[in-house]
Amino acid sequence: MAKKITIYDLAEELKVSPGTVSRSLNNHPSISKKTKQRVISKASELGYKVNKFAVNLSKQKSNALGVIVPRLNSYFMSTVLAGMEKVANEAGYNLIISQSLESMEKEKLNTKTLYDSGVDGLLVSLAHDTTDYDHFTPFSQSEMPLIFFDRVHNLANSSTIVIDNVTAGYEATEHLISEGCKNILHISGNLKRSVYADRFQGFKNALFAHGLGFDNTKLIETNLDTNKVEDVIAHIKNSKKPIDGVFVASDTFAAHCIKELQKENFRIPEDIKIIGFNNDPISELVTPSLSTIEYPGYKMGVLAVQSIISHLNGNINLQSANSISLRHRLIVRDSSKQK
Amino acid sequence: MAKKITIYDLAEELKVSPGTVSRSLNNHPSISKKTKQRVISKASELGYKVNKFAVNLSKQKSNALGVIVPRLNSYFMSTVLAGMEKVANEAGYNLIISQSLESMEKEKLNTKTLYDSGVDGLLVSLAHDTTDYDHFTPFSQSEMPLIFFDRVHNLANSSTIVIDNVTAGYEATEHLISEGCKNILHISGNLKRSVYADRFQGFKNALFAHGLGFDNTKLIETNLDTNKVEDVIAHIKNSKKPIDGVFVASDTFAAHCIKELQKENFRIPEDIKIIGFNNDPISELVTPSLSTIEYPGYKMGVLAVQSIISHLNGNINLQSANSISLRHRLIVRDSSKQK
DNA sequence: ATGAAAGCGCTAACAT
DNA sequence: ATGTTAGCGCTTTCAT
Repeated sequence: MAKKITIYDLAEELKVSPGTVSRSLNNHPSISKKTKQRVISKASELGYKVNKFAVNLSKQKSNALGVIVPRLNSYFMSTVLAGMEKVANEAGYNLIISQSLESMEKEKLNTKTLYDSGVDGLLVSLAHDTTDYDHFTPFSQSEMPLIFFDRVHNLANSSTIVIDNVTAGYEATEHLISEGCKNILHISGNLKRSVYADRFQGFKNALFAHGLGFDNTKLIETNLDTNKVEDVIAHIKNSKKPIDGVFVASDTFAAHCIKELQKENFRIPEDIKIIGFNNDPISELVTPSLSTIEYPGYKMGVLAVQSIISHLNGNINLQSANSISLRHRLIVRDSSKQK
Repeated sequence: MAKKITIYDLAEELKVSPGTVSRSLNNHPSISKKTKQRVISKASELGYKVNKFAVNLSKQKSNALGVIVPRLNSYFMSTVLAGMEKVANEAGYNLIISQSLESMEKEKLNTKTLYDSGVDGLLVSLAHDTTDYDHFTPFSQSEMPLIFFDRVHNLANSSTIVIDNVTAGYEATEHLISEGCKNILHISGNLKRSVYADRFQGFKNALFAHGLGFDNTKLIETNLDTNKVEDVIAHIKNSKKPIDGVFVASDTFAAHCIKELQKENFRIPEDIKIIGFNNDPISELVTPSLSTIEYPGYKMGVLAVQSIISHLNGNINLQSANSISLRHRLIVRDSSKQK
């Protein structure tokens, strides 16, 4: 391939200064239309290509946003990322995406890597086992925007974006109660994460509000891996007082529970009513179709990036609020309907 | 926040040259252990942080790989990306991920953006409607590694990584035939894409091999959006000779077909046997469970990045082959079993 | 083993 | 409207 063309080459060819070339290429107002045109056409003639490395070094800015998620391959997460990418792309930002694989150590490493590589901001959904948050201080200290989404944590100088999981959990539970359930089990993810803790809180609130009371037999905390389904089934089968409703913090896990319960000859919804969480595509494809809470992942991604970019642009407005809460929605399908 | 520490600051503090500092930090062999130690401890004492922008400019290398996919939010794609990220991360590479949203124009833009931003290599799965490939020439010309995966195209100086879709399509079809199907319909994605063209080819080959013959009523080409399911149902209902088998090029679409066919009182598999493609998680959750072809997405991602990185390291070996074909696997479940 | 200095390519403040 | 020039922070060749 031919030698790399720089603005100096263009400047020489055109008998102007490198500064003029730079300004022309960046459409600076103080350059005459004619000069700009000359520069631009010469640039394309010679196959000039900007060197982003130099631009970045000079501006100390990368136009890249870092993203850390627990895993890439979940429906919810990929939907969030799709929304993020769309907005970022339109605004001229690149997305550098990495996964913590639910490990705090990896999350720390990724945070450092992204910080070092000069991203302009960071978007994080926390790993299951993250318990300390010191690895984020470089961001807060250097006033680089930091946004937590979904699996959030309240940290100084950072924003969060979530749905109201307490209310959502409350509504899911109340729905089961309204369909006649008296002994409801909640399958939760790791309670260290506020998304799950909040749903659990909503669950308990609803039980108490309806005089049902809570005890530990009504909660199973798990990592929501499908190989844990059998534990749940065992719990249900061994329950002294028959369980007639299950509120699961994830649709995928709920769908597997339905399948396994059916194998054990439980009828859904007649014997046990089930509601999931997320409105994953599978929820409308399983039989019976799964009631759930809609969790607007795409929108969450969109808002997160809009928020971080408006922050980067120095706009202090709604988008750069300290905390954004999205609307969820109860979706009633067959798995929870009283016959 | 405190002023940024550079190697010059360290050099001054330690009364050595910036070069020595740089070499120490990079563990260059020609620096004494003692000096290295002094530099490193002073660096951490002062909170020194490398400036990747400067490193990149100096080395003309970013340690970043670009990825362009049609959409982020499909199970298959997110699985591929998970595999890619894992390997890239371990090798010290960042992944810059963007989506073409099935538009060639967007794909062109993204390709240019990633090229300009100085990625060290590019991994692409093509958009539905991509018909020309000139936008990739900057990569081939500048000997930057370019790898197509899944939705591939044979281009000079590029590699491809796929499964053998012809054989997979053949096996899926033959399976339906062996279960007694005589009039099989194939639902394909855009035939411009070789993944779909190849599956279709395998479909036809199997029909001919078993004396069933092919005509255009046995093919529906669609974008596989779920809102196209009704067209398929209509086609099946209006078919003169009853259709008794359907080979769908995507599990998600197949799952929706099952659901809708059941609504129309078709019994699956008694009346119509169905096989999908991908081994999406939904395939084992729907009722009846969906037969399918396993498509090793994670492994594909892993191999793609291993391949590109070994190329970047100058290793000419198996990993940097021109074309890698992964093993697929027929998975028989209830949706296609003869009763 | 270490130092000196020339890049890397672009931006932007300042000058004209 | 355009030119000049000093960075931006690090790498690396060439000396010593």
